[in-house]
Amino acid sequence: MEKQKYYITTAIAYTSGKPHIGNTYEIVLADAIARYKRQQGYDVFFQTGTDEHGQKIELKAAEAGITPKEFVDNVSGEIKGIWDLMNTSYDKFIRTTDADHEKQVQKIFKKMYAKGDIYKGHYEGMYCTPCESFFTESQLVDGKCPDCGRPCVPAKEEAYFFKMSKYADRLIEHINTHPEFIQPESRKNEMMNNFLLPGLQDLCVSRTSFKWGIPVDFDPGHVVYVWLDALTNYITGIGYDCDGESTEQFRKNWPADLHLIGKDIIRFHTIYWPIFLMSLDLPLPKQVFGHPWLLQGDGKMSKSKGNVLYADELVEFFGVDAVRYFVLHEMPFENDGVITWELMVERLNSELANTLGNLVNRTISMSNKYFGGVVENKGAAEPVDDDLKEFVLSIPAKVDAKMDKLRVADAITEVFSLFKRCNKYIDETMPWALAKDETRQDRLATVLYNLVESICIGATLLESFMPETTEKILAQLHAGKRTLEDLKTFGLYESGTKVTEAPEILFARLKLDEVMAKVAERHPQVEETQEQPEEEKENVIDIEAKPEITFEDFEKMQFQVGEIIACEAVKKSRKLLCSQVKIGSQVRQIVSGIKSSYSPEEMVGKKVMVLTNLKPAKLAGILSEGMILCAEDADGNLALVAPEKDMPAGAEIC
RNA sequence: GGCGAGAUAGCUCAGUUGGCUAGAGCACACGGUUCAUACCCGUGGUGUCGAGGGUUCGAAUCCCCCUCUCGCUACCA
Repeated sequence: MEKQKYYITTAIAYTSGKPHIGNTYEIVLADAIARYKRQQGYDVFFQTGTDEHGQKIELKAAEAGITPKEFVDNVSGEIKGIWDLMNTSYDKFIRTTDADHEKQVQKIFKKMYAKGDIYKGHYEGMYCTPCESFFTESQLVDGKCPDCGRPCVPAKEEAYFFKMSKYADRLIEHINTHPEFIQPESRKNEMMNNFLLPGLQDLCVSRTSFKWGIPVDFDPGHVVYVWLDALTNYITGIGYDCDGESTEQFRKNWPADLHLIGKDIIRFHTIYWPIFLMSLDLPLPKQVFGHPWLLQGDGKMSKSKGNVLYADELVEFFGVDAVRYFVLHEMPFENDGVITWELMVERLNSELANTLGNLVNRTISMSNKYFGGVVENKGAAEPVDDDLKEFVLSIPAKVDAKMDKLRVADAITEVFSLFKRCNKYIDETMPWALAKDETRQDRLATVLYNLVESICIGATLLESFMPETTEKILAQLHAGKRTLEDLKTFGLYESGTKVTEAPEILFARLKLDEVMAKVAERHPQVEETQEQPEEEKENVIDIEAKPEITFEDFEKMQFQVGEIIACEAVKKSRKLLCSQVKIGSQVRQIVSGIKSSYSPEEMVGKKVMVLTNLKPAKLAGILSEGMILCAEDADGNLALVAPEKDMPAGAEIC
């Protein structure tokens, strides 16, 4: 019988730095699904890898004083190391710097160009020559440059674009007729309402502003922009060739059964990627699942907050399988999950150590104590046994149903309900009481046999999620490996087998205060930074450089100190504040997008830097006569720029 | 501003097409037990099911309105 294929991918990780536990979650989730599919008998191909091009990497490498290639070699290696540490069973680790990938991307680009789907054009919209900036129609103010107020002319800078609109109708049709295509389903509406139905913009697929990318071979100076490069990994990795020389592996595996990605890149995978595939006349992936994020404490993990958790450190504290268990179990299907040290310890103790570890341990020690380790089914059954068996045998189907819907966390919960049932069975049968009664030895043996058998079934189901633990349990019981098919039968454990004499503790209980003390020792800044987010010395930001300007350009701008005398939130907007700013003897109204960082109350009384000769514009229907200047970090946090000494409102800044 | 999702026990959440005293896990308390990693088993909730109104014999579940939260998106001079 030929096995059915199953092709699963993760997003490829961007090699700009070490991935934190939130990034690591995705590969573990994919691994659990891949392992489960294998256990079900599918011929699984599981691909992951790294996305290694782009300006950010070019800059980081320059900073580090090494070549981009050296930089990505290091980071890609580090990422692969973490994937391996997490015991993930990927079949292929693709890198976008792999020669065959690069070559194929060039061919794909050329083919799309030849087909007319990619065309050479210019940035859409308007160009302001003095400002050397591009704007879309919607950004213009009264048809003029929003920065300097002068007329704009049609775009000039050349770039390659992909004709997204050409395939939009087909994609809408596909999404409507394949409700399972975008998961969770709520994401489908977002894509439809925000992008597809309003009309798709053509996508710029080349760049000239940096070099670290795959060159467009027929037009040097252009490199293929990230999404066409990155997304195609799913087909180049299994041997796609757009000239019809695709490998057997490709023909077998494509289309992918599941693209597992983060919810932040759903748009690229459910709009641009399908359209690229249509352009290549390839079938679309069967499903794209945008998983939620794993958050640390009260917010998204970020280096500047100093609350980043890394997989390798967690593994040091808790072990690989505990970390796998945690990320898989704590992540709901649609909402973001939360990870903290406290939660990790709590779960480890109550689920892994108490429910599971202790169950295995007590079962083995009773077998040793009462029968020298020999587990025998003496057939002394009682009604309560049927209840246990029925329950245990019902679990595989329940796990199956959950996994089918990618409800991995729920599947694990089902497995643990089996272990809990076993603990209850021990209380129901009270083996220690049977042991005291000479006439009940067969009954005692049967009870222990039922327990060992149940644990074997549970351990088998655990394999996708915690493969090492499964192995350890079966080894301690001297039991053989089973298939999911085997789990339909109760009693496959060979009667008369001797279990291990000295059961190893599967998961040691941890004391929260001790763990926290150790954590505090290693991360002394964690508690302090939560109180007052201080500037990190090494925290720098690189932004895209603007073209050089002349002193003449600079002189055109007039900056002055402004004092905020009143401020209120703009009702119709989520981000805008409307301030009355005293500049010299006049008071101006200025609207700014700083609500996320400042409340109206705290704005009042501040002296800030204002660009005063900016052409007034209407924002959310309110007139704004100038611009209050702010510094912005990578997370979008804003800080007003103010004179270092007290200066009168209206003082010129030059 | 547009579109969408949500508001249920101290915490995290389940509640299918409206139907018997609204559930689970964690935490907490008490009881039982001792094979085991001070573990396991059992018992325990007067919860305004966000507020208000409506449909119905009956609504957490359907309709209207309000408040708040979240996601995507636009704006963010």
